[in-house]
Amino acid sequence: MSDNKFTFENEEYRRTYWHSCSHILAQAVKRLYPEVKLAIGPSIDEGFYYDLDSPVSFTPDILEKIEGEMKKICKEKLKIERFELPRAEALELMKDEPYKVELINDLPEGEVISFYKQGEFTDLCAGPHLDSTGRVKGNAIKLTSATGAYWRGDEHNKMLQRVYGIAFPKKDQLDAYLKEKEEAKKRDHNRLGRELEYFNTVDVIGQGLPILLPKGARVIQTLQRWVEDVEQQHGYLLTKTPLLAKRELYKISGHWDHYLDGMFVLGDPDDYSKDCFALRPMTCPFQYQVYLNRARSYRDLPMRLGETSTLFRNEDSGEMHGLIRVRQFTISEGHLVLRPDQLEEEFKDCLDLAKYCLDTVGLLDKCTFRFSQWDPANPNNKYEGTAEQWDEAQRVMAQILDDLGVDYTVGIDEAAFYGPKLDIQYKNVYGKEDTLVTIQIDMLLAQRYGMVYTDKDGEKKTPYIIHRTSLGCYERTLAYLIETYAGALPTWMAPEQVRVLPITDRAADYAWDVANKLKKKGFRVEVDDSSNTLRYKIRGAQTEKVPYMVILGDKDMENQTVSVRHRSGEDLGAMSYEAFEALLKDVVDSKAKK
RNA sequence: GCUUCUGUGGCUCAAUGGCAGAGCAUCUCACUCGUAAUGAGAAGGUUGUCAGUUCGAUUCUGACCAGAAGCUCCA
Repeated sequence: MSDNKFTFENEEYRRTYWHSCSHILAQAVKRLYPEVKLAIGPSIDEGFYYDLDSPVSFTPDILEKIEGEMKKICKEKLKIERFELPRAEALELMKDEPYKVELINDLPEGEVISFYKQGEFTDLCAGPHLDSTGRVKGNAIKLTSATGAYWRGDEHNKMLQRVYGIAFPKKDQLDAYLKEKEEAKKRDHNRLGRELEYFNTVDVIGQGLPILLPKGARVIQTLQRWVEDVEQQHGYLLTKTPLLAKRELYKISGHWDHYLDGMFVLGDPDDYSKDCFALRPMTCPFQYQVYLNRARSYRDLPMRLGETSTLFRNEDSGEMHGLIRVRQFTISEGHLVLRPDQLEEEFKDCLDLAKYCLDTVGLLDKCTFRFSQWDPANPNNKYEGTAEQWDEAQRVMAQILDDLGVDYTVGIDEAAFYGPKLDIQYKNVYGKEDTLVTIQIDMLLAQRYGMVYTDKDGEKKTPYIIHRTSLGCYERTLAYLIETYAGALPTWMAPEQVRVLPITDRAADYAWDVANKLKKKGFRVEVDDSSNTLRYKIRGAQTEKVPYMVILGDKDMENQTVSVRHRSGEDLGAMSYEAFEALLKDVVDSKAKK
């Protein structure tokens, strides 16, 4: 959402406006359904919500009714007044609102307990707020959805109903916002990717197990080959390790204790009289076996191992989302085994590599960086290692990030169980953020695996490990590429780069000649020799986002030329076959966004 | 896993407690064409699955499966 779409340029004002909207929402609900209990109602980045404990479920009809009541409240121009109460009186005032009582009881001793009152409605709230409900433009409010949300964000608590809304000072701004949201949905990879036949899902295969159709598979293959080559240039050694292992391996790694629920287990995990296997949810312990193949010297380090690695994670059923969150995926995985003195330089190269990959595919501009740390307050069952080890790992990582000038936010309790991470984050068309690429420092696991090297001084020492990816999971990356380019992928990675369109049957043989010559050069080419009109053929190629169309008629045959058109609508005119092939090669080699 | 919603041909959508319909796509024939929908015809369905209610269920009920948004989770 660009800033100029908001008239309230000032974020604080915008937040206040939306916060007051959430109170108006609660007031409207209370008027219509007095039995509803109130939880919390803040502003968010785009709009506001209120969490409600309600016996009725908020269907679209009911949301409309509530919107109507909100309009009335705005028209009533109710004065919004703040007041404070001592704890006992505050509890008395809110005695019919159990969630508010809980909030008050959790406020520390001596904290000011403030309320905001508008007309007959009073809410426990720290504020701030507008001075009157009349400040809010009633017909520029839209309640966008009603969903579930756990009380206090804890899945062990009751699930409340959350009503989301958005509001603007002017009706046309609301309309523009809603229209923009509609447009964004048209780029949704989960819709576009199916429409364009990149992937599909099938009931009998199961949730989170997408089928990559020929086009999607081709894009991913192109990316994988390229990433493997780039990694080779960065000194990575390619490995191919098994997709499953006995439970004993995961016991060493700690995954059996930390991650059993997330694994697909083959066999009875509790029956030790028989082998029990599990599909791998990560590559680490497998790739470590490469290091452990023989005794290592300090001269072997850094050892950079890369693998195009397929992983399996038994995500909860509600977590799957298109290609972004799946149960089986393939990642550009890698582990670096290092001496401590090599940490900074190698970390820097990992970051450079990731940035290079993301920039080349065109995603870097919209990425943000998150320094994911452990939570010292979290009980020890989530994280391995001591506080000293964590402090050290995070200190080193912070130092490196600062030295590299990385602009990052800090994510507490976002670390891996074995170490802090630099996560490179990306937002989908709905604004939901996921990790695209991660680089992690691990000072713990090498010891668990007995990984050592003999140093110059003859001493056996424990190396550091960096876990990293250069382009993330290919499925997720493909999803973001589809959304970013609205399906029109850059030519070098497009599944179909050229479509040859003969206008008449007389040109069909010539068309196949041209197509076959291009195919032999490694370009991805299709021929549309259907009996449709040229206009129709072009429309087909454009809706399928094919970068180049080669149009062949009698004239082209006679002159041995090809008439070329780009999907953008640009007409490149007639040229020799050789000229077109050279043009295509240039575009693909340069990996230009065109 | 939780809340709410959804499931009718490959896709987009109608309809109904009593014979399931259209457009696009597909196939056949005709057309051989220069920039966003050429004409005619054909084929395509156990209405997600399994139970229940009913004389009769695609429609009502339940369970399951799958899809969507959000929550929670995400080594």
